[in-house]
Amino acid sequence: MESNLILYNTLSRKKEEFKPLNPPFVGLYVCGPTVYGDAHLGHARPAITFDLLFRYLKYLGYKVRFVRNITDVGHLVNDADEGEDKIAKKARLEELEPMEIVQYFTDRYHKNMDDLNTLKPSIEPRASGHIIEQQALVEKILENGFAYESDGSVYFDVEAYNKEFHYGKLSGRNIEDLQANTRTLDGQSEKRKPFDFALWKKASAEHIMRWPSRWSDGFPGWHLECSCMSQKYLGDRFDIHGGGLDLQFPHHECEIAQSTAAYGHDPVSYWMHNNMVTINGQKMGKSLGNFITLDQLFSGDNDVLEQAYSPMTVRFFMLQAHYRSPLDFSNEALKAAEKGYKRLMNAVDSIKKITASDKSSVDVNALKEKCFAALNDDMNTPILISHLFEGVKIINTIISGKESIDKEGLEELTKLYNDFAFDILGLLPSEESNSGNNETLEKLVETLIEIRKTAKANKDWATADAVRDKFKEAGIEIKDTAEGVEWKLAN
RNA sequence: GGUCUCUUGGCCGAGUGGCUAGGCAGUGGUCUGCAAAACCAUCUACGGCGGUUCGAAUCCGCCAGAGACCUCCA
Repeated sequence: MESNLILYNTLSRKKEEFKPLNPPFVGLYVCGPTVYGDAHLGHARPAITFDLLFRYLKYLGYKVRFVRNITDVGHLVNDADEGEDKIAKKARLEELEPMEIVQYFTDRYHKNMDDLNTLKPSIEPRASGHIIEQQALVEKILENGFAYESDGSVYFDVEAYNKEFHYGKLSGRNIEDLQANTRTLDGQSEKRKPFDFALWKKASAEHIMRWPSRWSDGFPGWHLECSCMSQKYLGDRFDIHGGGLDLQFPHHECEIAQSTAAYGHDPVSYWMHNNMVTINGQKMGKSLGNFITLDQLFSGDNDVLEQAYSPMTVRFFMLQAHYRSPLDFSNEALKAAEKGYKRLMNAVDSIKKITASDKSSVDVNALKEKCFAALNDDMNTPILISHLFEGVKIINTIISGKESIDKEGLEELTKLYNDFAFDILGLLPSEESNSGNNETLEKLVETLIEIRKTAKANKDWATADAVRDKFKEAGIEIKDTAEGVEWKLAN
């Protein structure tokens, strides 16, 4: 497993060589969605980032267990809603069972993820299915003296914890900073300190998502499920924990505290955070109401969208930026990505057309090395893609006859694009294809192309161009190349 | 207010103390009956002001602007 993979660890704020605890096994946990609404462009970022990581680790030969949770218990909403459970609120508004909401949006989330060609996690646990485990974790933290009960709720005692460990190590904070800057929230009076957070919360009368416990009828705290389910499926020490940058504090900080309070040591070796997607320079977010859902993006059904963008365009767009950089949405940027993606896919497709020569004038191996180097450097996909475009130029030059490639090189080239573009970056071949998914259409087009050929032979350019123009109107593109006529469905 | 990050050419987006990132768009060619595709060439850069250095867009300081977190959030 000599991969030389370097990953940026939020915990150390440095790039570090990746060394799994128990090679060849790798435990990967990523914070999944709260299923109370449709996934938006922002949700695609972690999904694609950690799908890439999952794919690359597997490519390198690791046996990866990838756990991504579904949050279906809900968390507190903002002050206007008086601390009501998000999912419960939505349920009441629509007069549905909470679990109907959860099912509906979970299904839609899965559909979006499939469209983006992300691999399914090994395990996708639900918070609601782990209430007992979460209660047990609360007990353990209580036993260890890092929590206290207050009027049916249980709170994490940050001050007590901070005497033995460092609360704030992940996000670079200290308890003094927090002291001054914590806002007044519902239930504050029950807490000893404003920065204490709930492990178990007593449900108010109107709160419909609730479970019995020895403290109260209530629901688990907002950070507990991840500590609990990561431990259950990956152990109390595991390799990588991922999520959005906005979860770094307080969510991941609390997770570390809870796990450490329960098991006495740090749970995670490498913390990874993807940056945000912005729109007009501002974070795309539910609460800001400036988000574009993935369904809208794929259908073009949103006022800010000038057109629809395919899932692969979106995926390519995201991969063209480094995962730790903010990425700004704009129609211009998406359109540029769409064209770039097509250019890449056209070239990959045309590798098939290359015939091998006796000797090679191109160095595929050097290109491959550069691709690995880029990926190993904290998954630098923009650099990787720039190398793939270098290869595009090579491919096209070979086809035009200015360069040549031998049999071995051609095999290597084919494998290179298969591995990097499809297996690792998770791109799909362009949907455009003339490989007959409709035999009737294919016959029809071929017939008309034959007629056009005759017209061309007779130098009847008007007829030839008319056929091509009409085809274009119908969404079929014709190209006259040295090898003959090519056609494909444009979409 | 506290903590942190960022500021690159028309747009997006990498990167490094001295050597062309890449994509999209533009311009000029080649090829083609024309078109498309492709190839070749080419134009726009490193927020401002100081400092360190033989040399800084890259390191340091100040200023300006933007953003993230501090509250559910990917």
